[in-house]
Amino acid sequence: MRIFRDLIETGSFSKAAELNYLTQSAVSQQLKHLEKSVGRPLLDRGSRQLKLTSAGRIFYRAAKRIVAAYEDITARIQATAPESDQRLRIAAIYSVGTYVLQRYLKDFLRRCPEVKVEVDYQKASRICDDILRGRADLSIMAYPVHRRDLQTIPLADEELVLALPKLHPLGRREALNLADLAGQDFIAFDRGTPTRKALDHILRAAKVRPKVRMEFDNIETIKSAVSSGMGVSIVPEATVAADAKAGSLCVRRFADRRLSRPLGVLVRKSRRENRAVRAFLKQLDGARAR
Amino acid sequence: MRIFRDLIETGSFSKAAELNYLTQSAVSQQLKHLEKSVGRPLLDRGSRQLKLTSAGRIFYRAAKRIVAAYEDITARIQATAPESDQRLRIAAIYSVGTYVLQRYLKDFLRRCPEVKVEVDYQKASRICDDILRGRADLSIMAYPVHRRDLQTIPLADEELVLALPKLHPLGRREALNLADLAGQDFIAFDRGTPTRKALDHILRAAKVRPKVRMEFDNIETIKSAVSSGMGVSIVPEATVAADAKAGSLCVRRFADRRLSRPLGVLVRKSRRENRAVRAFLKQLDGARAR
DNA sequence: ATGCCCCTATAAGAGGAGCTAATAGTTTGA
DNA sequence: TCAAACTATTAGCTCCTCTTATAGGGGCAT
Repeated sequence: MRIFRDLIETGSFSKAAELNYLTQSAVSQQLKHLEKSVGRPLLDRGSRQLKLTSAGRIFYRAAKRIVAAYEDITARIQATAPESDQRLRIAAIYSVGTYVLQRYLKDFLRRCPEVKVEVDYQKASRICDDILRGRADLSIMAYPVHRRDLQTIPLADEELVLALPKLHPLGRREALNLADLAGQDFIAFDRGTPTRKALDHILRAAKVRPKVRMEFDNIETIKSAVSSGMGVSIVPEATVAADAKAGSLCVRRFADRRLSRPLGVLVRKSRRENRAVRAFLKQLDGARAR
Repeated sequence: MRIFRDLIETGSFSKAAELNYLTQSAVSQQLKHLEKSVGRPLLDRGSRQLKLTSAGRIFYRAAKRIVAAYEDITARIQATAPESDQRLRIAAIYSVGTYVLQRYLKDFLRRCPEVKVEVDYQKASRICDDILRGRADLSIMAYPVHRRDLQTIPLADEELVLALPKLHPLGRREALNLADLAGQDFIAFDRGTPTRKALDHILRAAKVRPKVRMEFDNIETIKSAVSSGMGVSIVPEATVAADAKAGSLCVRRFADRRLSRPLGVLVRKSRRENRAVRAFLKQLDGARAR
């Protein structure tokens, strides 16, 4: 039902898929099942853009109400939890949680040492759900989606840099261009992760084709693959700063192109935040201003 | 959510399971998952009878509303279907649909030839769902459940008889008692079908243990297994009346015990029936009076 | 036209959710 | 004190729902 609602509101299978961290194929199949289960077509296939049938209109209205009610439950239950005032529950993807987030948290805990912080590492798709359903107060993530029921606060632009094995030939070059990646052995994020999709897009647009040798969903695994010479990779700068300093990796920027990924904070829109959450958000806002 | 609602309203895992045509185990697991997904316990396990926690109370209220809304959608959509006034959609289990139902339908169609009748054969569990969600107008089934959101109209008691292969020794006996089944090769309904459960209950209470050789969910398969001498079975009388006459099976009643199963009609309680449905229900009511 | 890029639909396969069956442990009632 | 009824737990299986890959259609540039 949530998928159907998003499908109608975005007017596009692919966008609805993106909002729910699914493939377009999944959305297409879901709609098919839905129509079978309801027993009548919900969408007019004839025309160019999506058009609801009369049955679809009824279903859409109901779906909207039901989804909203559904997502509200756990949130409301969480709100009645004891000692919830001192709790800050953050959902984060791994690469952000262990590096960027730690900086903010350290500051925050110095100021508010009484707050109990819980960080949950999840896939991007779960994070959205956790926040909508009140299992987490907020999330810091890369490529945050824009949903009507979630507030997205842009936080920073995280630089993406080229990570090379220590003695890689490219490391000796004066200026590195994006095109130099062509034909290189490449260690990539898993297909389906937002960062991977964005990078694929950029490389395809630039008609640069590295040879993707391995794919991992974990930044640590990527780093160790690079440092053991399996190939090069493009990773968030913060995740390799320490390794560059220690000399276990060679880190370079591209001369012709600045790569970055947007970081943002995700919060429920209909929020009744506790003090801890408000304080943390305020600090983030301050950090952003600087 | 429906399971949880039923669980609370019946106050029993097993009863909630029965209402949804599941095993008690499934209900137990569902609750566990639900509590995990909500993040807090919903039920007080300490005490004897079920008691909601404070989180459980909130969840129950919401679940009730959401389930009701959910089940209402398809029903409302169906109501707007064109030419729905001339349609009578019946969901039936196989053994009732092909025998008992045919009789009623023949009469009905003679009187209302303009009505388009659609009969869908389903498992009992799907039937309930079909009616709740308006994919079927009514159902005739054995052992109809009693749900608050469904109306159950008792229709008849269908005699259950012993079906024997043509030359089976038991067929020559004067009077047959239930106890004579002890040790006999038995062809049974599938575990999980209501009729099977009822028969198991009766046999266990009488401490009679036939040897269950085969289990089928289809009455036709059971009949052909019996007629080819694989064993004996207990089946609805109507399903073997023709075979008894043709001599392909031997049909006997028990001298010491009348076995039967209740047939009933299931209709949505909040019904806005069309003319066809009303007419059919009226005829059934008449048949019952006779 | 031709190619390209966007879209949606479909097929095939992998993985996980949710079921049953079996069984253990607990409580109730004769 | 035993039998019956209840809930919890485990293992195994099935079906559902995802992803990947691919086909086919429409709009827009070259």
